[in-house]
Amino acid sequence: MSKNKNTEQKIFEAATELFIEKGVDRTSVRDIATKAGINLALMNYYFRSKENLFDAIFANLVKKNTKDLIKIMDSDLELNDKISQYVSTYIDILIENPLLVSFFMAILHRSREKITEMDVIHNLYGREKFTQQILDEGKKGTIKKTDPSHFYVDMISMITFPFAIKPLIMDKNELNEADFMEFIAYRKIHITQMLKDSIKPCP
Amino acid sequence: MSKNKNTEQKIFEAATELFIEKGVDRTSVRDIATKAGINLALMNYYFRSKENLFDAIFANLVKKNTKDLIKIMDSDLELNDKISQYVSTYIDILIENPLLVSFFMAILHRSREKITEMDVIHNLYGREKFTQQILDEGKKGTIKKTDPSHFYVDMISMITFPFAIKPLIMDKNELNEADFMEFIAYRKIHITQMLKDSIKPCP
DNA sequence: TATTGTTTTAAACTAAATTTTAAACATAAA
DNA sequence: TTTATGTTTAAAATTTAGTTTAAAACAATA
Repeated sequence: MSKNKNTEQKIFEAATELFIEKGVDRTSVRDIATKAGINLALMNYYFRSKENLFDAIFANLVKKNTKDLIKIMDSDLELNDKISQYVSTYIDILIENPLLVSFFMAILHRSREKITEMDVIHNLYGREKFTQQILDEGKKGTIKKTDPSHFYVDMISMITFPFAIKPLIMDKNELNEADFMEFIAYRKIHITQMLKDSIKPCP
Repeated sequence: MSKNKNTEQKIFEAATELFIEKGVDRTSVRDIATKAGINLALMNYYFRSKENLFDAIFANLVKKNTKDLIKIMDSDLELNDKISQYVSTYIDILIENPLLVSFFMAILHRSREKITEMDVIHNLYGREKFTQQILDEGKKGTIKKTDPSHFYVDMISMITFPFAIKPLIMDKNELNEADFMEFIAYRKIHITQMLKDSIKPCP
């Protein structure tokens, strides 16, 4: 019962890193066992199969990385502040783990079915309260009448997509790692500005 | 010499469809052979290996799907028209083949190295003439001073990303295939508007 | 018709991955 | 101490996938 949690955790963590770095299908159970420093069969003892292990890991990644964002979306913040905080926090999360978007996109292609089954959607996409806020303020006239679903898509597109095409951006603009981080840092201001401008009430 | 091109083509087309639909690593050579209605060994006869076949297919997909976009970017169109046409044409291409973005993202995760080696970048991302145009007009004051690399990223993010998360959008908003197409059609206008607004000269 | 080159087929080979089984080990409860 | 339970290891079985081989079928032409 002492080493139990330990080994399970070691497998979980090793697999998480490898899946994100190399992709699920290009990571073998042997890779995982080696990296975790455990015997091959232990993966099967703790998780029933590779696919099962992956499900657990994926669910955990979603939960872990959306927690703060959900809190912001569901908060009582004023709309403008909510947008600023959301953009900034989301980008910070992705700076911490730059492969996350790319990995997530790959999974979305690998197993579309799974994702709609899981509660991923409700974590990642279109929180009720935020949607209401946009509709309400549109009615009141404090912002332009705006379709929340498009606003949401605009927002996460501009935040996340650059991470997915990071190698292209770096290569094209001849950026090193530090330059790219600067590029991303600038986007915090840039995206926030653009989003706010897009809903400014008509003159 | 008669059936030659035929078989090669059949393999190429079957593999293209399967790769896009299921992903490269989840498509076996046997799948390809079955779908193409040919013998297993023929894949190796015509293309030397699976990876080789994939390289050919990927290069072809990039070339085929960026041709029209490059033409627009390198044209003498006035900036505003160029943006409209680019957005509209790009979205039309993706409507034709909605899995393309998702597939491309998966490849970008699967084999980052390959993509920077190939000339993909120069096709897909940041054409010289367009960049110059933004800089020039910024100087002249016909548009706000704008960083072309960010403008470019904004543009392709908002155009392509929704296709990558298509299952999420459909599920969350309870859209069927037709609804989604309507959603996308609206984005043509919406994105164009947003981009133009973002570079409008300051009042 | 004989020769040559190309295309196709079926079967075999190789390597590697996943999964299963059973035995060894350790710990703690009876 | 013995028994039971959970954990770990080692080895073997099974499955899957990519590639190769060798021979047959076919087509063209000399």
